[in-house]
Amino acid sequence: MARYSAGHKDATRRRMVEAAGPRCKRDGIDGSGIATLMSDAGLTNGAFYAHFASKNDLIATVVTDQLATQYAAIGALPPGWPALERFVRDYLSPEHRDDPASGCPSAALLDEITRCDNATRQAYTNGIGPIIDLISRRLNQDDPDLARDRAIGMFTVLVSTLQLARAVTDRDLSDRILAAGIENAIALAA
Amino acid sequence: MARYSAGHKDATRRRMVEAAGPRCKRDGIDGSGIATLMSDAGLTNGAFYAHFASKNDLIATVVTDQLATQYAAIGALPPGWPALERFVRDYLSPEHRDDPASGCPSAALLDEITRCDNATRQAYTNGIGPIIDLISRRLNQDDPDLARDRAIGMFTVLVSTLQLARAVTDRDLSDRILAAGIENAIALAA
DNA sequence: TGTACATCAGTGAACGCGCGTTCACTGATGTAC
DNA sequence: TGTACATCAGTGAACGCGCGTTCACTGATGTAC
Repeated sequence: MARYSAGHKDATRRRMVEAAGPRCKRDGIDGSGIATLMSDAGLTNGAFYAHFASKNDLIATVVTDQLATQYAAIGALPPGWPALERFVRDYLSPEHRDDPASGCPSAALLDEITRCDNATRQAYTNGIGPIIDLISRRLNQDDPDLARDRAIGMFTVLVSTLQLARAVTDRDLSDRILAAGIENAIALAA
Repeated sequence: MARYSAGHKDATRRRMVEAAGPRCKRDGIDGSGIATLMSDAGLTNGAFYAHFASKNDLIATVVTDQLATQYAAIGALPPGWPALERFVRDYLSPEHRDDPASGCPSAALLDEITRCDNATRQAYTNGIGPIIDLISRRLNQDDPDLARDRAIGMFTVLVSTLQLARAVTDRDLSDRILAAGIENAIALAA
């Protein structure tokens, strides 16, 4: 037994991943440097490579972790449509729009992920499928293919509506975009 | 009169903007350096600041230009629903997915724009409104507010479906996402 | 029990590199006289 | 008409800086004997 307890290194690694999620969602992947990410986890830059092979390696892990967290949150919703509708309204709330750091990883990072290496895109692929399935199963559709299409539709409306609401400088316009997104997500679910 | 003809500098500036659009859409804004952007325009890095006050200044101009181009393309569609449906199918085609450089600026850059300075976000705001209006007017809706909501819905489905199709590593899944996006965009238009 | 050693997560300085930006200079032209 | 000068878009080297990554070292601990 060394100086550190059995789970110490694992705990540090998890701390790095959990600190990196919000930072990347706030500042972007390119905008989040190793020194900052380590400082967020209460460490210095030199310790990074004891935990991850590269920045890309961390990013892939962060994407996996972020999507797993979102999967768990959606999975924990009470059954039935009202809970899903509430989820839609929370997702497209001004609070979520104004706080990307603790929000949806897809809304914050999807087109940056598009330009990431294969491991990160694979992590995204592996994480997003179950989320789509989860939404799909909540829609009262007899046809499972249609349910899946509609689940993808709801998800894409949510993600891009939030991106759009974040991009525009006009607060009133942004609010109207959020309201439209709620109507559209509900329309697709019906 | 100096060495250069009257429109020479304007032409160079336009060349910079038109070369920067595809580069940024391919490599991201952060991923496109001044030296590369100038080389794309057939110039060297030193000439940059004779044309723009900063990289941010160029980016804001590029966003304006890209959205104006998209506005013109949608505006040039023949009237009626069939042309809009064709637009949706082209937008969510494998060709568009596989060629971000010459594609939709929102799909390529929307969440990076979210983290840009105010001038760029203002440029985006100014450019996207007329595009939404254009789509809105093409929808056969009596209620203009509903038409606008649905136009936003179509736009967000298009953008995020393309982002999602680009992010996943599984080609078959990507194709299914595109197909679902077409169904969803049409469903929202109806 | 006391001491020398092995372990290893974490430190902090340094590496080469590309970034956005600056600036002294070039060179082809039109203008002045 | 010929020559010296002003103009100015563009060149290319250099600036300080932060990036991802490397590495010799630290220091607190458990182990060996």
